[in-house]
Amino acid sequence: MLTRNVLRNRTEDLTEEERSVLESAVERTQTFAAGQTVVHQQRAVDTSTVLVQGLMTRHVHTDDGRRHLVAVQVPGDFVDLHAYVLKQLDHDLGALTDVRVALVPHAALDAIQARHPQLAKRLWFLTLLDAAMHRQWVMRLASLSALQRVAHFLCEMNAKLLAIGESDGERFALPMTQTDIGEVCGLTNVHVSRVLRQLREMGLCSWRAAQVVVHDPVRLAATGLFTPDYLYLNRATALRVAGHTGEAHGR
Amino acid sequence: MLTRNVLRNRTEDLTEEERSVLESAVERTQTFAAGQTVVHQQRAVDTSTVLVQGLMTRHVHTDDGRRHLVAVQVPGDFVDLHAYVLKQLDHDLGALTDVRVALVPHAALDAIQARHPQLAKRLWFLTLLDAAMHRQWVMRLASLSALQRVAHFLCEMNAKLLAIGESDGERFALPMTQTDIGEVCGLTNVHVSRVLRQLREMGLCSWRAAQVVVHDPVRLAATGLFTPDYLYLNRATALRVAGHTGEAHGR
DNA sequence: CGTGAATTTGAGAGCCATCAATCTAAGTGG
DNA sequence: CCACTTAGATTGATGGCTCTCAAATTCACG
Repeated sequence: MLTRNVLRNRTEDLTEEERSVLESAVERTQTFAAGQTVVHQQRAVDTSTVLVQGLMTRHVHTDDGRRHLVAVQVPGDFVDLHAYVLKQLDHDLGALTDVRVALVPHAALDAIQARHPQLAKRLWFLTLLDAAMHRQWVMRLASLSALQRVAHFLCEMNAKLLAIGESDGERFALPMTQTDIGEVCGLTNVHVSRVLRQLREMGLCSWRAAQVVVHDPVRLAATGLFTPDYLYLNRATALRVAGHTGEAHGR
Repeated sequence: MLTRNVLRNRTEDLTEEERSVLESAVERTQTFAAGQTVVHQQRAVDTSTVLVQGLMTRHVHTDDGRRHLVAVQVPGDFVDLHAYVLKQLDHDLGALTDVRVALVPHAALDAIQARHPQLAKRLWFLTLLDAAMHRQWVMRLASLSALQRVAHFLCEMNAKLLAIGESDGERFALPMTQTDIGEVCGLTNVHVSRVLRQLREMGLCSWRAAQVVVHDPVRLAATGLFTPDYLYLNRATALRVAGHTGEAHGR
């Protein structure tokens, strides 16, 4: 099922009927190779994209040619749903790995908007999750040190992948280069390398062959000042994340 | 009319009927004094807030007590509309000046969602504008220098205030302290002071008594790598902003 | 005119960028 | 199977941007 991971383990799940409506809104699927740009900024679009498999980036370019990521998308993310409403993107969509996506024509979304207000509200929710993550990224860049930023990002990816069953809470695949991490955290690849070494030497986590192993989830979260509230996970999943971040008894 | 500035001068305006539906969704108005916290993070909410007059902040707290802004709201902004969908806020809402707000119960929004799908989509649009601005803030923090960040922020406020008729493109009120600016740009108040002096000495803009005067809009925008696309202004307003940023002939 | 908040200025330190070289790993072709 | 290539990771040295701490000054306001 292509939309299996959409809203999976968030505060409120889709009903079976809603999920089947969404599933039938998919027109077709498509694959892209790692490194390809899937949608270009400013291109008028009439279709939105659900990420089915692989990782994607949303990134902007500065005038001097540098790139910066504003989001890393995982399977189940409706990566450019906001383009349905905004009519154009203010950033690029890229494939971080080989990816498989499901394409949903905006006409089908119009029908949902007109006939399934509750589902439409769930889609709205999806785009607001994005916004909540953006806010956390703003906080991360504005108030955290390099070490904290990287720790925070790793915790975030761990939690998001946990929600879709692609992390067990202590080990997950993260096929990004250190330059990519730098573009997430506003750091150079050189400094990312130093920070990762420091995290390793602190016994918090290690990173080899695109595999992250979190040795001390609690201290890693504490280092990155990470709390998963902004991901709006359901209770059970939040507790699983919290169990790995030392907040099992809080809230 | 309380909702006069909502979506004013954005790409697609509200129809008269839509605006009157929205207007009648307002339950009552309320005022807050400068410095007050209007809504606390994590508080469950059943009402959303349209800013009618004054400026508000959306800010998060870090564990060590520091504060950081994730948005500055101007009249016409539906400042916590996302709480209608998310059910709780992941940040605080504060009054930067004395403010007047209109309160819209979520029950009224439910009715709009169910019976006015087009208006619901326009509300969705509003929350996506927020997200687009968040992305720009991420870019600003990650890739710009202190000087560029402040210049970018000033251009953004100028454009937003222009859209609601509170700036003429070269002069506008900005009742924030330099500490506030620092919390927007991820800088200390000390460094903000130095940057403002530099902008003044470069002849780009000056800042006295909470009044910003932009002496050279084109170079200020160039300095901050500012382009107003992400504000999704309508053509006429975009041209007015562009006329002040040297892009009148582009696009 | 006094008081506190906000701004300005200075000196020193630290974090991270930059530049550059080395090293590793994975692929490619002979 | 090995030289060659290339992308990515690592390490070192240096410098600059911004923070921190501290004091002086200006401003807003009662």
